[in-house]
Amino acid sequence: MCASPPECAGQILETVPLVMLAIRTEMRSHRGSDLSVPQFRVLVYLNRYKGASLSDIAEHMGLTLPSMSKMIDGLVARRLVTRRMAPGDRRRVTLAPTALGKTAMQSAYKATESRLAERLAALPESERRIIFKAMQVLESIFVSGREAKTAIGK
Amino acid sequence: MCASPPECAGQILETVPLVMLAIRTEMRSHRGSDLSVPQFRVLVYLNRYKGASLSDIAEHMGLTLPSMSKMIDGLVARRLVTRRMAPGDRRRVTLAPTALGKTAMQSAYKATESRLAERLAALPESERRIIFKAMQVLESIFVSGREAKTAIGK
DNA sequence: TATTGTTATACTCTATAACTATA
DNA sequence: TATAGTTATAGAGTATAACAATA
Repeated sequence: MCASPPECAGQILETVPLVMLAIRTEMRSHRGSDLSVPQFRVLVYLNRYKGASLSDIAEHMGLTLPSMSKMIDGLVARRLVTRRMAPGDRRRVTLAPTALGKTAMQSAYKATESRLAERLAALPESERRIIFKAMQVLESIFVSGREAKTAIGK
Repeated sequence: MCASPPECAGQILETVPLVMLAIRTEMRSHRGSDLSVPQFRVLVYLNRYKGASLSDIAEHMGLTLPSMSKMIDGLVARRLVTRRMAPGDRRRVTLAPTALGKTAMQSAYKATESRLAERLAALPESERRIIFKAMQVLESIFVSGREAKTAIGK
């Protein structure tokens, strides 16, 4: 009953795609604000970090600039995000969620959270605490980009 | 410091996509057996459940039959999977990994596992145990399809 | 008629390469 | 010359709708 790094990695490799599938399914099946997980994550980020540039969000998401640019195209076309020239540096772009984007994000968040919560409610509190703690630890070692810098700055 | 179902769900929603990104990046950057995460999961499943049909694997992956059919097309084209008519029911299809498919899967698994293990090695054993346990619990509540039936059969 | 799978079509996600505009 | 972003192109992942073959 040990948990060596490789054993732990193997268990993560088995479980995380399963949970990810559930998240994707819930998020996409939510009629009214049908967002993909990447779209949702972009909106959350832009809501948290005002005035983010394309490079900022691309780094956060772990995507290339062209991929990110195209994703933003879609969000702009759906009126969920605005894209403006940055004051002071005309190469840069300033991204922000619209009011519609914020409500879509919140709606998707609540719906997905509550679906996941239903499953978690079947567990004893002790096991939920283990999951909660595990997620915090995982976040700390898998985080990248702006959050990491922000955390250092705290 | 409680962990209500919604709080726990929120933390999962924040962390799991991050870990998934790391897994995808490691898996895809592994030259020699460049597999996507879905492709990898299909190979693992077919290796575990001999003689699986398209419906079996589609249910396991949480995908529609057309999506699965197309994914298998790609794996067959790359000589990683064989697709034969099932004996006894000519509508069904019997899928199996080729020798090449098995080595690609094992190679991708080892490479990804060891990259994740590197990150996990930075943690104290106690935290790895929490992660390990959390993954087991999550797997139990997010599992679906054939594994669930198998587990019941145990 | 119900089940298993494929084909047609379309949209999102993602990448690399080549390009434009600004600094 | 270096940086920020876009356009062009391509392939994988996913879905729905329509279809074919078998049971």
